[in-house]
Parts: sequence; structure tokens; C-alpha cells
Amino acid sequence: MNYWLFKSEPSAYSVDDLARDRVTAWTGVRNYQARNLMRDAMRAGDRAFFHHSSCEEPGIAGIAEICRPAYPDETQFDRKSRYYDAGAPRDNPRWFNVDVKFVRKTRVVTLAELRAQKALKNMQVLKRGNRLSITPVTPAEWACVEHLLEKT
DNA sequence: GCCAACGTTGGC
DNA sequence: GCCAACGTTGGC
Repeated sequence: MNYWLFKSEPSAYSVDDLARDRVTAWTGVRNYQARNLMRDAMRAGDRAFFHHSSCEEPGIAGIAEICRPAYPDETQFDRKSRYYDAGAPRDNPRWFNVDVKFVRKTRVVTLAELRAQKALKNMQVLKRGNRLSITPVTPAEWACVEHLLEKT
């Protein structure tokens, strides 16, 4: 099993939205690195931190599970979508998405709190200039954050 | 609102 | 294939 971190702006889609929907298609990713992670490395059953970005309190806010491996992202074919891609015909899709399922909400673990952990000093989401919306998390990092979540 | 960092685009 | 210009991300 692999571990991941998914960033989302809560004004666009929050952990509460996922709690309501239970399952959602993680469409709209238009970055090749993030796409490759979804398409090539994610498996059903993988777990992910749901991270809120560009908001009042950026940080980890919940846990989700990959419940369907990658398949072509419908929004790339939809002329009316902001994610439409004229260079991606149906017979040669460029963008993929997985489905994620709600596991639970957590207290918000802020970036400052994450940065204070020595065990997380190499965590990709904390690296300077990181803009990738999907990043891998190591088992050790996952365990460290889970431990943090048990505290208040 | 600022600005550093990064990905993409396009001229050459 | 290089690289400057540009647009976007996202923390602060």
C-alpha cells in the first residue's frame, strides 16, 4: 500500500465536501508529474492525507482512500469545462483521475506543526516552492502524522 | 497583496 | 534544443 497527500483549496473542494459526497472523482489535475503519480503509481486501497491549501489555516484536514485506480478524466473532453483540453481527443486521452473515498476528518495539522517534526523534514509538501498537488508520503511520514493526529 | 518558485510556451 | 517571458501556485 502506498501513501499520498492530496492538496485542495477548500473553497473549491473541502474535506467537508468529501464527507458529504463520500466518493469523488479527482478530476482537473493538469500537471504531468501529478498525473503520472495517479496513473502509474496509485492503487485501490492506497491512503491519502486530504490537505487544505490557499486558505486561512493550510494543513492536513482529513484522510481519504483511493477506491478506483486511474481512468481518463472526463473533463478534458468537455468543451464547457475549465479543464477542457483541445489537444486530448477521446481516442488519445492525456489526463487521468482516480476516485477517492472519504475515510475521516481530522483536526487540522498546520504546516507549522508539520515543520516542527524532525521526522518530516524531507516531506515533499513542506519543501520550498512545492506546487505539486499530489505528492507521495513515505510510511514513516504517514506514521508520524498519524501519531500527531492522536494528540490534541 | 507580495513575491519566490516552478511549469509551460514559443521565438529563434 | 535553448532560454526568456509569462502565468500560476500558494505561503505568509
